[in-house]
Amino acid sequence: MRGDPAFEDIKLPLASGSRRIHGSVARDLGIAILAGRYAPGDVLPGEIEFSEQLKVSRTAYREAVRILSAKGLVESRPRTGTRVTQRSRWNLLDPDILAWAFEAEPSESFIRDLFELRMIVEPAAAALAAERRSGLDISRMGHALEEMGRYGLSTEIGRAADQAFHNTILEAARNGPLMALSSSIAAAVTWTTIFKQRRSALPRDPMPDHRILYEAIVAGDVEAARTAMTELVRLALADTELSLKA
Amino acid sequence: MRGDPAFEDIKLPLASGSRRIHGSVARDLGIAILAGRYAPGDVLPGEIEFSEQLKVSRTAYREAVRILSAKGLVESRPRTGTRVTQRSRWNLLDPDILAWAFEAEPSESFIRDLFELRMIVEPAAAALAAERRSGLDISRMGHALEEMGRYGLSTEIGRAADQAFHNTILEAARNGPLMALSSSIAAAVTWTTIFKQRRSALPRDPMPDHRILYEAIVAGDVEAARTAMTELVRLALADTELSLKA
DNA sequence: CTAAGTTATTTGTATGAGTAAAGAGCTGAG
DNA sequence: CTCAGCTCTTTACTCATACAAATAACTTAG
Repeated sequence: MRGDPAFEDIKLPLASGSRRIHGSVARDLGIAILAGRYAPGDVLPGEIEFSEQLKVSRTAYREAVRILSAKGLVESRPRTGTRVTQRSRWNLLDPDILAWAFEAEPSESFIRDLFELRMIVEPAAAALAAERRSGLDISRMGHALEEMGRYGLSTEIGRAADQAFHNTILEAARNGPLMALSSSIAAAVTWTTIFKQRRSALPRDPMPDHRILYEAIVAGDVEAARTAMTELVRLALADTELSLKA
Repeated sequence: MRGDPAFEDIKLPLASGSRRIHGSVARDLGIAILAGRYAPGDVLPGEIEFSEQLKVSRTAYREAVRILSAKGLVESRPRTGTRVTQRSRWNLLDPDILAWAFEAEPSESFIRDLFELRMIVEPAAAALAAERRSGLDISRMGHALEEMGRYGLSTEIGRAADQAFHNTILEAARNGPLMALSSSIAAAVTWTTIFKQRRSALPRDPMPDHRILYEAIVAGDVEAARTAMTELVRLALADTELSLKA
């Protein structure tokens, strides 16, 4: 894939994120857990031993474990040590966890589950947005759409515009928790998009569907917005499935 | 605080969980942030000064900050210090954050947003459950329903059965991320239930609606399950609004 | 006035010593 | 033999201290 002009400029969204040690260790361990290298119930090596293995201080290692623990991946107690918790207790919608999951080659069923959730949430969000959008929302969406059309999804700018478009819809829905949820998923979707692009050229022009959605929200047509977004997610799923089989 | 009679019999769902210092500090600061005592953009005092104020070591304080940072509440950088992030970056669906939010007297609009989200997600989850439930799911739900009827929602056992009932529905939907989402919300709902009970006796018998939902899922009737759950959430919202005004 | 370099402040990392919790195993009474 | 209660030992937890790295603000050369 080297030199393929379509990917050269991809900046991994929140990839290695913090260059701080505790952040990197948390990320590495998080990926390892999500990849199944440490299974639920497994006990990690003791603090001293493990931090020496990782060539970091106990301080940094412990802070990393606190991060993982805050996301529900592990649980530490004196005497028992630090063990990986049951999958049902993981905060699967945490943005970091989603990012780590996609770094760890997510299972097909996990991707399917995410799309199922998108299919539930995003059309409803679009419907709310159609009801509540302000003039500012509309102008932002319009601008994003224009940039998206001009640069296409194969460029960094185009993808940023796409995200801005969807983000504005969420903001227009005026619901904090809903926004937190969808933007977590959106981050994951970005990853699937990158996946798609890795395997095959983008198989479809996404602009017409985006425009239909935009018009519906501008018109304040709740049901049209809902169906338009449904269609958008459906197509995204179809594309993703295609590229997963490729 | 041991022995405060107001709290003695309430088992805080996953409340102060760890009595470890870093956990308590994270919880206290988290509540303070969600209550608005530290606003987005505010810079916390320096590590040394603040940890002295709180009478804990810098180590413990830093681990607390890592927890908050993992949940998106704060962000630390050398030289600039640790500052509260914009609300849009908070992981509002994190179970701890929801619990803290309800400890901090949540705004009415926040509760409304949560119910709006429930209204979107839970009927869909019930529909999926009707499609995918196994015999084991059905027998679990039946058992929970029976206990719920026997003990009522005013007892600890009854509330546990209620949670088990809803939890089984989620499991039956066979979707990890959806389950993570809904069980986060469920925790919050528990808090609102406690709120309700504090202010007024439960104003309605919840059993008939639960039974309708149960029957729909047993029958595998997707649409009936969806509408039954919609009704259940709608009633819960009505009850909550009533008690908020009381 | 601009740009490059310097400084000072704050978080980040490291290390070692000591504390507290919690399961394992032992002990003794029944 | 069984089991309650105690001791023991392992492990994470807390603390104090020192030093490193990063970066915003300042300073100075051009």
